[in-house]
Amino acid sequence: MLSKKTQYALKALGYLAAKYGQGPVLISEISKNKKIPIKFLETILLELKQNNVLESKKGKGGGYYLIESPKKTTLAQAIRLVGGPIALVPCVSLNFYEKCADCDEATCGLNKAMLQTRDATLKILEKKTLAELIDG
Amino acid sequence: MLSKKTQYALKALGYLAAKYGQGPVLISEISKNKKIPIKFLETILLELKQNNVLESKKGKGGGYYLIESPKKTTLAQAIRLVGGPIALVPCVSLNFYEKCADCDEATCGLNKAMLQTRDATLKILEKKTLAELIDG
DNA sequence: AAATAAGTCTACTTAATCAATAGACTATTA
DNA sequence: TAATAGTCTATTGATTAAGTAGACTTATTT
Repeated sequence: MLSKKTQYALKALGYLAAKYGQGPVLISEISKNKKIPIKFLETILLELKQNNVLESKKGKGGGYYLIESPKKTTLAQAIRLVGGPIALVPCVSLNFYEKCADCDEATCGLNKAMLQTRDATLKILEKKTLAELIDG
Repeated sequence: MLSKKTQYALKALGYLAAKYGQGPVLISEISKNKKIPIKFLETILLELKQNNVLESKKGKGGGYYLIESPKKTTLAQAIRLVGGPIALVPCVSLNFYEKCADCDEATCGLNKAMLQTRDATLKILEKKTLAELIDG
């Protein structure tokens, strides 16, 4: 299961994708429409900005907006940006890899099974983009 | 990512699968070989027993063992038994479903994408059994 | 140009859940 | 009855989620 933080990030990105090219969007607007605790959302959006996915404008008329077209960011990228591993276990994670304490990966049955599911998941998440998060 | 508890459960079940039919296996043996904190492992095995996957024997010569052939339990079943949802978000979970606060599932883009990944994952995890967790 | 309103940004605090540990208790076998 | 091994309860520590307070920045209005 994705963390709440990652789930909120995807929802917010979907909302911003729908408003792409229409100028800055208020945090409060996203929070209200997507039912995300506003202070939690602030930190998430800030992190996405620091990862060069979003840009922000301060002061009156400000807000957050996508830097690039929603089609240019895949769901796999978005999930990883906010710190969410996609694999079910660390020993098959591409971006958050950790070796198991107990096993030799060449012979580990669990490793093999989890590798397959990771590949199946990635195949989907690397094709879909933020544009697909737009409701309709 | 699966919780530590779920990961440990799968490793322990794999170990017991390899020893199926050979009588009770000590908690301490599993703990040592699979590098699982023994007290944490105790609670996990107990839970698996209460879910009718394992049986135990107390006293000297005691331990835990699989009730049925490893081939009869799928990885999907095993993961769910110890409380691990397989889906990435609650609104597409079969066994731990929760409705989103903000969206209409019929039109939600995120829901659609996550449904597809869940199906791809389940397709694999429902075919593989504990027997596939045996190293070799 | 000063005041004010409308925004984001930063730091800190609290609450909840997950992971790990400790120790007493019960059942079984030799 | 002594030793072994699972069972149960309680506590601690770590991480994640959420909430609070206030500083800082920009645009508008007068």
